[in-house]
Amino acid sequence: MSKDSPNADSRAKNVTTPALPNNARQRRSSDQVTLSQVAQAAGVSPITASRALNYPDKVSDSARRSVLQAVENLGYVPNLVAGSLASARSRLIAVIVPSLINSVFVEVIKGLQETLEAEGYQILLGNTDYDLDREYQLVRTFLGWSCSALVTAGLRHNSACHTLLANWDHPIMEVMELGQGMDLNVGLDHVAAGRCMATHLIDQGYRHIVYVGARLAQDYRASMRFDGHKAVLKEKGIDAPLLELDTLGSLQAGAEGLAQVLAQYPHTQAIHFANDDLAVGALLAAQRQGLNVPEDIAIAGFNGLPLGQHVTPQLTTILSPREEMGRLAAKELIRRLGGKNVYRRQHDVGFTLQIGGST
Amino acid sequence: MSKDSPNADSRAKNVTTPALPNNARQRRSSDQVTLSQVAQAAGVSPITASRALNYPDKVSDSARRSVLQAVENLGYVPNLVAGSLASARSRLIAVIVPSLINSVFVEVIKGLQETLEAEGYQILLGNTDYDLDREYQLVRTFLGWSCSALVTAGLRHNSACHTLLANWDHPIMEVMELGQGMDLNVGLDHVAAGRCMATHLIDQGYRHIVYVGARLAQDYRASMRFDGHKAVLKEKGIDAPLLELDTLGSLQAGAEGLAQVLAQYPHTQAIHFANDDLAVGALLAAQRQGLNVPEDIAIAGFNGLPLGQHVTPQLTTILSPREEMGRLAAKELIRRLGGKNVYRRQHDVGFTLQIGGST
DNA sequence: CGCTGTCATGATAGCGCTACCATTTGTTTT
DNA sequence: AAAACAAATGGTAGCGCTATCATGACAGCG
Repeated sequence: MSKDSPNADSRAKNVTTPALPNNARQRRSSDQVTLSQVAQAAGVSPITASRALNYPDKVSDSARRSVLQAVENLGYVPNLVAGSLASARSRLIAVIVPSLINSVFVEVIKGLQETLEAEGYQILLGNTDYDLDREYQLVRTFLGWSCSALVTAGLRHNSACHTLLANWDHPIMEVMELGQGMDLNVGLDHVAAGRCMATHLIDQGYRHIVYVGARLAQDYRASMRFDGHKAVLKEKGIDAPLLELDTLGSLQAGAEGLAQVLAQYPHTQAIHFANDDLAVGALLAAQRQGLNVPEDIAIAGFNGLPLGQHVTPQLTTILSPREEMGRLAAKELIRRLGGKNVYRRQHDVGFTLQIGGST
Repeated sequence: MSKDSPNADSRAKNVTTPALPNNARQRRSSDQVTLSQVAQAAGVSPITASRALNYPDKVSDSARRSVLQAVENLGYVPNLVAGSLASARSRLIAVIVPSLINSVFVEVIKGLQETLEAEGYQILLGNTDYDLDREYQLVRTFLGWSCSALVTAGLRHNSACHTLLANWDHPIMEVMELGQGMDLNVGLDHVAAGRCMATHLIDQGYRHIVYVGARLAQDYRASMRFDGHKAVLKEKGIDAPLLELDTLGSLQAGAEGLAQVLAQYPHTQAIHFANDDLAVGALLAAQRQGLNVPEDIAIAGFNGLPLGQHVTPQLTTILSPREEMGRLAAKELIRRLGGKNVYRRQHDVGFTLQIGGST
């Protein structure tokens, strides 16, 4: 709007040394209410106003009241960027996930978010699309925001990312899978989950079992489950064929997976899908084709999505506590950020075999 | 780690005036590589280093090369907080949604995210849990981060929030519903969507139609659809009963909704559900009870989730372009942030009636 | 009555970066 | 050849806040 007449100075005595500080530099105005203005209105110093807002019990009642009143009157909105720069703390938590399509990650985010937001932290969200180089870029950016902590899905990172994180002195939380991480870790044992389901299928009497996954190079946790699955079958002397789909996991992909399995392995008795989306897609497709589940073909999934519990027959699956994982990760981070000791760096959230009518 | 011997100064001549600037103030060290160090290593001034990174074509090739080399060698990570404070720009986009459980919002976020991240923007995510006061708090926080723009779901805000946003001079994007917003708006007409489905149901010959929604005071867009639905039925002289569930929309809630409708309105021929989760839950529950869909009871939903397209019979629903909505919103924001004119502030993404076998 | 300790407050000096202007150098114009 | 201009670079001064230290006021203590 109106920038107060800049001639006020130019009319002043001409100075020979141009470096003198009395030339009126134009600066972005930003006409925003600042803490100093609040302090002035409240009749205290800026630093007291700052304390009144950030450490309310470090100032007297009267000072606190008049500052809060001034904040109200002036409509002051704290500049968190300036505050973060000055204090080198930001109350931002970086959250990096490989996908937002897969509802699994969204549920983890949900758990994180509800717990962190209650403590006044904000989530800075990044999506790698299963690309570790992209992850590195995101980490770099997020470190630049001096995040208070970083949450990332998985234990695998590229070497640049690893170096960057190793030298970072804030909490790092790796979620989803269990293992030796960089710092904190909350997850479950995917190999064991694969073993668990394979064991169940064998117990049910199935011998011709195909594992179907989608993009296993990316979704390496699904391939860890396959490892567990394969190990069990091998112990029993059973062959463990793998069918890898090139599309991302979805109901549609599950239907295609079923078709391919039936074409390539006609004797198949059971299909162990890498996740529930695929499994339900296959189950519904099987029914559309007039196949009986589990008599003609048994189907198992992974995750325990609500969807699988509502189809008939109910889907046999492994329930992973996703929101719980997010909540626990958030709690551990908060504990750490509060300066508390961590008793355990690794937390196994476990999983539950949920036997439905589909196997 | 090692803070260079602080006695260097204390050994110096004792000064009588303690306010002299040569007393060695301890300051947080933060031992991080700064742009000045990069500049020094590259043999240029800090400001040139800054330009080399932010406006590469404003510096000479040689300067740019040596700066980039120094960045690489020193492992420099730009401090975005400092940069944002100095420039009053942040490349952060605040995104506020009412829920993360409802996959609809997640898909919008997905669309926003993929488009914004490609342009170098980061998403700051907030969840209101359908609470407008919470929305106000989040907006306040996000303004404090000097976000480049703000995206929020819906056109309704409390008055404090409205005031805050009205005085904010950055783009504001309201998504999901169409209407007179504060600034930019991308959405669809929910009343029209409700009309559309009601018309379809009547065309199919149904006369006893119940609308079932969950928490309509919160999910007011669902109640706008009911308004459209009711208007159509009223025009035909048909009664339009409403059943409101107290739980959030889910497959489980849909099953309960079906039970309640059958109990309260035994003559019901068709149920118009507020969303697909409810509708599919009801559809699957009906089948478990041996009811035929649509002969015994017709079922319709809203959203066009993949799920509804994979059940048998296929769910009649209204397809809303959710990711598309996010992408379009992001594109419009980017256009605006790039200083381009906006031709239209309102964008109708429309909807599609998808007729399945369930009606 | 001085000494020490706590409490509330303030003065000062940055946090690391970029906007603003000024300067230098090289290139074009008349 | 002087003037006019553009391109590249640098000096300075903040952005708005908070960490650090200093100070004054007042209580408790021997």
